[in-house]
Amino acid sequence: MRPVQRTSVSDAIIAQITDLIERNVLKPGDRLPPERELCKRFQVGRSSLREALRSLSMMGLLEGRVGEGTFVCDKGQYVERALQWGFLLDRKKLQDLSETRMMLESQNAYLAAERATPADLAAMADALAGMAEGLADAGRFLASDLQFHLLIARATHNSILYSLLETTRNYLQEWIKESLAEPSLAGPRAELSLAQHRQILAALQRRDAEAARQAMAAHIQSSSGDLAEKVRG
Amino acid sequence: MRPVQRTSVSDAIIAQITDLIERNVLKPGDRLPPERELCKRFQVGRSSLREALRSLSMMGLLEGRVGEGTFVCDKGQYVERALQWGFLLDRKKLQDLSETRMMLESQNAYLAAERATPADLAAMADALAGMAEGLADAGRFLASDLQFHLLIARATHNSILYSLLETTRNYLQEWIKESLAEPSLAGPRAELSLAQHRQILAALQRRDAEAARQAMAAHIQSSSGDLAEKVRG
DNA sequence: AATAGCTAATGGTCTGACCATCGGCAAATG
DNA sequence: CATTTGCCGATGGTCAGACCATTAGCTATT
Repeated sequence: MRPVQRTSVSDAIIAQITDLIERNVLKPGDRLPPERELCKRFQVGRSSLREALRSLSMMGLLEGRVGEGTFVCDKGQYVERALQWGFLLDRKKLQDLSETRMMLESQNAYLAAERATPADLAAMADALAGMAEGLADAGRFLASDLQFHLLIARATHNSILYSLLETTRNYLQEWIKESLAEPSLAGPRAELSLAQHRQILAALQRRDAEAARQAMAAHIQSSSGDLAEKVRG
Repeated sequence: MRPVQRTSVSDAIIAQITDLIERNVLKPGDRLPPERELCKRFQVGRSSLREALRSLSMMGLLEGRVGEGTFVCDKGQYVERALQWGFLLDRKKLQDLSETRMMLESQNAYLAAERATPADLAAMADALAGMAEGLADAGRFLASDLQFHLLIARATHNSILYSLLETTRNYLQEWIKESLAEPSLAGPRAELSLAQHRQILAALQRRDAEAARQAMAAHIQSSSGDLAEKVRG
């Protein structure tokens, strides 16, 4: 004899819905039937159904919008979301996070140098052009900057690394914005940043992984200098 | 003007409870008050409370037992939850995760070489001794192996990097176990693994960061060779 | 002393209701 | 005719109460 399997109603619903999403029957952006109809279909109470939907929302699979319905999320893949939980508990370590970001970015540059497709490189060049055009427009400059870094992460063709960088960036973005918002150094720093980005892209284009890593490390170190001060202060 | 903050009741409860666990007011193994009393304390309905508790259970922070109560999980239960979702890992994700782990481990070795305290190094030596003694005992060998890697991550004194490695290891542990369980190669591979660990520790002890990184990279690459095959097959 | 049975407590589930919000439609307005 | 305004239904979010299954602990019987 062995312990009988106790299957809760919510878990069963979660299993069914995740299965549907996994088999692509439910595609990202799709709208689920209303809760009250799902209750009838699953033959369960609304509490159990809602507990399941809530858990799926917490995992980043679904998103509920009042008055509209429940939708399948495209972002927040399972693993990535789970990795977030990992350091959700002991965050408030901005220094550690900053260091982790630097490590991620430089290593991403290394991998991207080996794997970037021509399309990846072209997109980076576009982002670089956007930065150049946005020298006078801080908002556009920052947006292009961010996009450039995300494109490098994407060029690694490693979804885990991409989402990790995305997550760390999200956590740090507020501080990055503040540190770049100081008007006194905005002009010169933007010029420097642009030059560093050009170096990185050049290294990627000639497939020099080690140079790409070092260029990225130098860039992050210089651009996050006062970020580190802010954190320590 | 900016969008007004919309905070759901469940999310507020989740935030409060996670905060309590974070501040160690609620320790692993502790029992929460009954749901009906929590409703009175939080001044919320039982549905909302249960949705919050369900989400926390799904994250592996809480565990509900019928007739007994709701308890705070230790982090060991977290692994179990993670493995429950292991089937969601497709082959590509597994490859990506493996690569991410390799990058984390080697970079951790680099940082640990610069930052490890004498106590850190002593603990690693202990773990290494445990591996040597466990050459005939696969379970003990693996446990000491895992501990060695976690000690390196701890020696970086970067909580984020430690959590990331811990999480990736948890996800990969199942596959690692399988790949090491094949009896035919168990003996020779364990010997090789032990030798590689000794190299890593030696590099750490003489503060040679670059050597530590390369030794770790070589170790992971060789030890995860058939893991990669398993994934591809 | 050991066991069977009872009782209260607790998580799990169901039901029905009410509220806030959103989308769309029709009437009123210029 | 174009625009705005107000209304209405649909929907997710929340609440309250009830019942069920399981568990622990106590009690009385053997």
